[in-house]
Amino acid sequence: MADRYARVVVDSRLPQLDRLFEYRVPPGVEGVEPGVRVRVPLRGDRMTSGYVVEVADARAWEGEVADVEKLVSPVPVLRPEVWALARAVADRAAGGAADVLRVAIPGRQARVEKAWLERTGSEAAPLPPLPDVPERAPVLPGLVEARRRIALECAGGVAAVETADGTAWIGRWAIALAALARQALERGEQAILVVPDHREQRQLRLALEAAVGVERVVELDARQKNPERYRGFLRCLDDEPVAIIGPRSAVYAPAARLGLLVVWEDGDPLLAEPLSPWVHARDAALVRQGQSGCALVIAGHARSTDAERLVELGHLEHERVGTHRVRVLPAALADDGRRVPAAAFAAARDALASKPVLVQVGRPGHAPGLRCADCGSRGRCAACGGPLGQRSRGAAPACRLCGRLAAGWRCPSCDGRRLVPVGRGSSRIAEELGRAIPGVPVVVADGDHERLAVDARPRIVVATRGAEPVADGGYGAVVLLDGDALLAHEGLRVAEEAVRQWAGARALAAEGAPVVLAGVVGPAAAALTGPTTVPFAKAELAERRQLRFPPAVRTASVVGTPDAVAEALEALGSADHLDVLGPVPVAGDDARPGEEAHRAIVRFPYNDGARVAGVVRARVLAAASRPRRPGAPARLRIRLDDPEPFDGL
DNA sequence: AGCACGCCGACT
DNA sequence: GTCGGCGTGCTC
Repeated sequence: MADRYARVVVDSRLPQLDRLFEYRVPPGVEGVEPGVRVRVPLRGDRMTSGYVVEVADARAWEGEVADVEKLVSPVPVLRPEVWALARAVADRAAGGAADVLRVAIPGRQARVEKAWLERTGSEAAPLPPLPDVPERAPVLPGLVEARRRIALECAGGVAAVETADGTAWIGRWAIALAALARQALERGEQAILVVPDHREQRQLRLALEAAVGVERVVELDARQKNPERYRGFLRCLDDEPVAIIGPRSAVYAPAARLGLLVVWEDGDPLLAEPLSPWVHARDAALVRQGQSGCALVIAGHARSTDAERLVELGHLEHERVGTHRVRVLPAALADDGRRVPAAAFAAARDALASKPVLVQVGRPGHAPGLRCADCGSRGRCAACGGPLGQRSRGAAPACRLCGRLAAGWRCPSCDGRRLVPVGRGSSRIAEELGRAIPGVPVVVADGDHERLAVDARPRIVVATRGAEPVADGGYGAVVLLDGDALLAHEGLRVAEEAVRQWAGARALAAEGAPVVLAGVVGPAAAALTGPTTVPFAKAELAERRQLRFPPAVRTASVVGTPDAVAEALEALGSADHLDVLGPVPVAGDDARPGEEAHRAIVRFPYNDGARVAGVVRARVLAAASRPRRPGAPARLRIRLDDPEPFDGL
């Protein structure tokens, strides 16, 4: 029989290796098919792992061809559509496809794989039919069938769902999204629903289990250990009509008949991959929708400027579901510097007669800062200069940057020894509220004290932003503190992010409950008091358009040796629609005397994205094959759509 | 990355 | 005459 040849994408971060390599499939190696993992030699006898992308009967490579060393696993974990997606996403981000695949495909677990292979081999139990669900008002009927693409603003509110262990309360958004997922499953298609983190994933899982049945929900939780992740991943390969939920990497789940792709809370920074090439799940979803033609829902309690741009462009249609009547009351801060305005106290006291009350705060711990009791100068870490803080009342002061305890602290300016707290963290606010409203239990929910849900009994729940538990029946009042400090930060997305976080807390209020927004006025406050956040997003976007800031434009940050940066900028050429900020010297890990790094920011319109990505990628490639000292960073690093340079603006 | 190939200075 | 400097190029 004639030889077969496998084209393989190798698992390497090197830009020079970001293409397909051809290998002969030797007679002794069985099971080499598209999608499987293999080990192949690269440069002599050094072995690399990779995925087979295609198999052919004839060779296309003219040079020498090595043999596939062995089959790692017979499971075709890289589906053709996921390969196409990874390639397109990497190209758009000027990065490597292997870097995207590392996020898309979990590590192999031999035991899990064996169990899965045996299960599919033998019984392959058919899925039970979709459960009957109690009549609710239909949510956007026909959305999946019509392959609509929408930006969805979900009104807040909580609702009860029946679970195996009784009744659970979850956000109504989850119930709406689960109903949309069911549309896909009814057509025999899959739905992928991407959420920022496990808190939302839990709510969505409960809603989906009620809407489509436990057997048809597949979780790809990043918090799960690898065996669990791999088990969920393999279930996607079964090609059954299931709903797949997971964190940002779930956007790459191997669904062959994808009917619906949902991104929930697309403004959440957690949806941006923190690894090269730093792709945002929203962007990956847009690429995937373009390739598969599935229905697309970009949803949140608040409209992101990114989603609004797509609406104004006509790529997405605006939709809104649900109604949630709450009273948002802006309240001025008291002159005495207390964080809790009188109006908030009044609302909380009334509500606490029958329901829990949510207090959203900015920072965890007792005191975010400390100062010298004698001279008032700021307490700093003797070792690293970071700010000192206190995690709980009476706790030893510790550096918030490096974590070192500041035992035996002496004030460098006055030799004082006593530190007093500056500002109020969650536990200090909780204490003060507990004293002010005696007899009511107070609980804290923050990064250290995770709490997903609270029951309906009256209590005060002090939570940091994003860590708010869902209350059974909803909160009787919601108090949003520290908004003034939040908005005082300079940053491109500060107001947008504030509105998103407030809207998230507002959504947890019971129907008709008061929501007190303390110490904030202006457009961000108006966004929350109004019936919809869309006008706010529109106004933000208009302003960014005028300033040529993201997401009105795309950006490329170009960092490296001065010559490499200059060459990259020259290769990009000059045009009216391109504008280059810099290059400027940057301090950093790679700053060396006499050889500092430069950075430039290039702003370009979306329709020039493919060209810009291609040009800068070619420059990275050229720079990579030039010599540099061992251990030194690459001569040229590119990051597309990096929000960081604009954070301080 | 890592390693081989390739063309110019000081050495047994 | 040669040993070896590291600039350049390549990995099926």
